[in-house]
Amino acid sequence: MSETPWVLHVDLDQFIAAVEVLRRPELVGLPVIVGGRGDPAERAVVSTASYEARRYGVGSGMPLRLAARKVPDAVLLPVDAPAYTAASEQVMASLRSLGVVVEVLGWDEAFLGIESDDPEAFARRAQAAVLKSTRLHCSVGIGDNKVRAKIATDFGKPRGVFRLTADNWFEVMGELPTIELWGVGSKVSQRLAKHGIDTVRQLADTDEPVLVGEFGPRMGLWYGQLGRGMGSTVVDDSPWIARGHSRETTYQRNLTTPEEVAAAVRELASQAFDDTVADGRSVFRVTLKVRYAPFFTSTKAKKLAAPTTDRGDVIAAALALAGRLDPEREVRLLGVRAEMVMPDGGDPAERTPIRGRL
DNA sequence: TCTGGGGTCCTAGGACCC
DNA sequence: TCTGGGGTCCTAGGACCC
Repeated sequence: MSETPWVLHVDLDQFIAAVEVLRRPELVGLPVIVGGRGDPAERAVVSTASYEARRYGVGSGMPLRLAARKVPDAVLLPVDAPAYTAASEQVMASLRSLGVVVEVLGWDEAFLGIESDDPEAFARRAQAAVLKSTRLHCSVGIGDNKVRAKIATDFGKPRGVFRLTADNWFEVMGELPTIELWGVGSKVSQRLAKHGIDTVRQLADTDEPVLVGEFGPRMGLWYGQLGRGMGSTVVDDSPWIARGHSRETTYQRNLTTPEEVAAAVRELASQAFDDTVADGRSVFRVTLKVRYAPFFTSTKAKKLAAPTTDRGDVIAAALALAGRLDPEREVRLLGVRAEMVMPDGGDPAERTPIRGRL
């Protein structure tokens, strides 16, 4: 007599802010904002705000300068990535100790594959395990697949548990705007709206040819399934292997001359190369990303090289791309990405696409 | 108010070949 | 003089996520 399989999605509550408050107990109950170097005079954005700060309308991705203006007495803290990595590893270890498959999604998120006839009880056990091990609180979504588990978590926040399945999908999600779906952002929701598709239920009821015509054969079908809450049930704990590494920097002062840009490209390409070498891999493609200053314009360029482990090759490729940037515009952000040959020599494109796994 | 840094995957369209 | 249909590879760019 086997028990029912479930997907659980565990999401830490205000993770980064919570980690900071743990080591500074005097900050409990205060509006805490973590971002950049913690200096609102610099170009930076909010990584995480505590619930006290969110009440003022501060959220992730907001310019730090604006956040500081909205909450004048906020405690501003710099991002301390090593501390969050360490806390994250503790969280994941506590989840693995439950004896289930754990698929890590990021610092503060994981899917669990479980078999249970009382998933709510299991979710509470997971919360207790994380709290005991790390003193951090989390919310848990329960689903009959990954899509529903992931979306369910939002309804459980904070510190709660919520179940979303085929039985209550439309009741819970049907009248919500499509942008509430995981994988639908502002651009796609606007393109859907052009076809009169505003809600999740309308998306689910849309004929496939309409979606395929707008988004192509792969994404079109996928958005249709998303509207019905359909998705993969496979929780995969195999170790994550990066396809590439990138380094990018927003300059406090815009870069104006080709010489400045070239120097910046050299530096970033060198760092991305170091990250690749640290993985024991070779580079087969280099990408240069630029954000020009006057307007929010983003551009990327790519260049193929034979797979290489030579720093000079990678820098030369990046510089060649830099030679094609618009010389009339100021540069405020530059990024260089090195894509890597897989350890077995295979092409990264051959790997299972994440879309197919959702 | 003025938009980080690290990633992943998909699509359109041109070049080229048979 | 104008042109098919199918295939692959590559580049550029877009979109989304945490």
